[in-house]
Amino acid sequence: MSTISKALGLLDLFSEAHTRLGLTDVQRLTGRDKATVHRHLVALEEAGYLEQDAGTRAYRLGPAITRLAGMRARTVPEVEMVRSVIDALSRAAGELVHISRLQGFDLVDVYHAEHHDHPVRVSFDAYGLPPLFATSSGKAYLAFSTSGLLDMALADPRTVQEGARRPDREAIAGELSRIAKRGYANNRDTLRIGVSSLAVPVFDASARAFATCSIAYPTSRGGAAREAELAALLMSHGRDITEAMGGTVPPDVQSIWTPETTRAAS
Amino acid sequence: MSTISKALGLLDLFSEAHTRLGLTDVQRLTGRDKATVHRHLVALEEAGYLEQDAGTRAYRLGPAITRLAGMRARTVPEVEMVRSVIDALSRAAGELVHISRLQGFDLVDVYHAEHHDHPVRVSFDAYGLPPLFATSSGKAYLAFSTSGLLDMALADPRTVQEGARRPDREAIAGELSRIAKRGYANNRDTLRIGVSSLAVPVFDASARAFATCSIAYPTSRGGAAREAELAALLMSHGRDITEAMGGTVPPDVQSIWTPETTRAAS
DNA sequence: TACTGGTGGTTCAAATAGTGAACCGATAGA
DNA sequence: TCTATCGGTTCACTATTTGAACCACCAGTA
Repeated sequence: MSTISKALGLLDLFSEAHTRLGLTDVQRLTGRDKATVHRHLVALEEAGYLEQDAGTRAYRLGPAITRLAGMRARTVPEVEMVRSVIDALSRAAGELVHISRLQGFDLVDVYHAEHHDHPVRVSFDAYGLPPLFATSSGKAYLAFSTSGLLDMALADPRTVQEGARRPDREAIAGELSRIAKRGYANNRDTLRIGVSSLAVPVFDASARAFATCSIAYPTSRGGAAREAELAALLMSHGRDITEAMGGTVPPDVQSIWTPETTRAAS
Repeated sequence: MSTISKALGLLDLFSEAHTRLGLTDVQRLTGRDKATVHRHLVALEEAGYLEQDAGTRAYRLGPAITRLAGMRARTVPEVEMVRSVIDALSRAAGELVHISRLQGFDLVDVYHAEHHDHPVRVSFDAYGLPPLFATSSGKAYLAFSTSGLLDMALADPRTVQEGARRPDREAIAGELSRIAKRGYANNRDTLRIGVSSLAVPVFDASARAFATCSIAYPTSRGGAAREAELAALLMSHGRDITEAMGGTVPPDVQSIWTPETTRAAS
């Protein structure tokens, strides 16, 4: 393992739980020698990636990180920011993955990626946009937003005129609350026969949902086990996606998405 | 020089001018061996600090930076974020430096630092808050905001009642536009006899002024040369301060603040 | 088609830079 | 005062990093 990787690994030790770490803390967490750790910490501090509290001598994340993040935000188009993580998810799932963003009352595609694992693939094309509560993405979005949004979507003129039968507000609200508890939304043949999908919300810097990430797959490939597998994949990538777009996952959602068996490398 | 520093130094090569760098670009910019550079780039990429475009094979800043920046924002209180850079400025200037933030129509102190270089120091205490256009901080703020704010400050009831004579709007507006061109605001004995000050605005993520940074010093120590020196110091730290608070300096201001003699290490 | 100059990336002996056991000094309780 | 921490430093040893040379690939071009 290169010294660079070792040093950069130290930055990952900092979390909401460990906002400040002393030399010995880091030494214990990594199991490396104190002298080594110290030299790494000093190098990181000199470059501004850490800063040391003058009083307690504990280290915390430094200003250079903020500086670079601004540079990246200015420099790398949003679409490219999510690309790598979406590509990884698509590769892991072997299915079509896409990121959509709310514009007005429609979720529009920002980026999508597909991986050629299976002969039969779901083809994604921008057919007339369905109402929010009819897609897994839309439901994921609504379930993690204020309930006022659902009413606004229901009141949307296109929704009202389109279908002959009125959507049942109570039924939808019930489903949304189940989705919020479970951590992801699903759809099974409701929009297109033979197509199922799963979705999770993406949060912005204020921890509010502003986009969604979804996996679409042929229903023929989707037993209950497969759905569980894909949902787990989606949720485990949820945080990465949100953070790649500069957002932050609200703690309650985070705890749903993160399996209990999560622990810092001892 | 540690390998860690060398590797981290590569990240600083990325800028608005160089958003993507290929292996040979980096090799040329650093003058180091290609093999070395390559290993560093790979290490940074593995840790997510860089990512490689699949097509062009060029490197750009990676998602880990955004992730860490979010962590820092959540983890380190705002006051601590600016501390290090303000302390550095105060040390370099040898004078009292403070950061203020607009609350209503008042600029209130967020953090200040003083360095004990001179026997006579300006003592800062929260005397009754003066109107915006009477302080260097306030003028710096107004000069880089929309002109509507000046009118609102002039209309503020406390301003109107307080002084016997009305402030001259035209004169103030003229001074503000000079400040905007010059890059910093100053004050000389106008608020307190014997106290001069200089100030620059601090910008938020949307490149709008939301705070100010000022240096206060005894007029007795402030010849024209001294003022020029302190102003240069203030402007050269302006970007750091803004970026430490997660903001971004608008390009026009940046070009005023940055001396012509700025160039990437050849 | 073969040549040229430009990429990004790899190899391996040589040497430099990283490592860690032991040590230091300061601080805080017992 | 003694002990247990803490952060930080030293220096012999060795493992990691280094760089000249080398490959493979691509685009233009003669």
